Amino acid sequence: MKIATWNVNSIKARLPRVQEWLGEFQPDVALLQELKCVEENFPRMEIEDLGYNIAVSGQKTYNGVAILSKFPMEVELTALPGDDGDEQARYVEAVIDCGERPIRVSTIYLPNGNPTRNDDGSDHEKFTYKLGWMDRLVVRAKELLKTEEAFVLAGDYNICPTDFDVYDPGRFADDALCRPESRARFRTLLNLGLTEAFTAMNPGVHQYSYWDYTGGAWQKDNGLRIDHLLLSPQAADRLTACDIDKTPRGKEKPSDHTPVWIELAA
DNA sequence: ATGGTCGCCGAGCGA
Repeated sequence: MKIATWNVNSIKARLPRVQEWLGEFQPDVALLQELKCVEENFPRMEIEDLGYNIAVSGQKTYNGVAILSKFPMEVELTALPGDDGDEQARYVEAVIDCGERPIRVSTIYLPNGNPTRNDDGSDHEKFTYKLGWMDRLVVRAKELLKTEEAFVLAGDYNICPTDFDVYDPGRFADDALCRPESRARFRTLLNLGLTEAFTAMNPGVHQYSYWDYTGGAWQKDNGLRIDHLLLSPQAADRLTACDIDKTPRGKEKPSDHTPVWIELAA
């Protein structure tokens, strides 16, 4: 069972890349972020033709997330609970009916959070929105852990867990992706008992999942590791592999992110 | 070098 996450940076602009990746890599479940389109404009036919069921939370211009599944699925949530006034499309949760042991998955587009400060030095609303969103994700993770079922919370977390995950830590010290407040909340998720798959399966390995479009960042490997898969204990028990697939980032008209995937034992 | 690049949509914002 292969589950992959990929921030595609516009499903419309990226459709050829996504189609070829789905065809070649053949994930059972693909969790997509930054669709940048409303649900009606999602290229449903083109993806269904490749054998996928689709669940979308869309938004005009910004955000937007989807779950693609070769197995039937039941959508559980199309927004992260905890703030009824939050209109941003950043979360979908579904249960994948993949046989005897179903698995719950969430596609996550965690807020970027920059800029962190206002001119007067106080916290910017974009940063406090990020931290509040992470607090809500902690609440959801706690609820799901009570079920003692296998689940995977995966997506663009917009968090570099440690300085090891940043090509130039000094330059990003005050960035929302690296701020202590952001990292503390990410550690809170792990301290609940969730396993971050890449580090668990590749200890000490330097690998990024995102490279800025500017300044030849890709060619210089000036990257960040901000796309993660977090597994419940019951999912982690089935984890057999995790890797970052750099191939799509090197193609024509790429996303600035590249897919990260896991393999779970049946 | 006070820049650079994308994608949204058709100016400037978000990343």
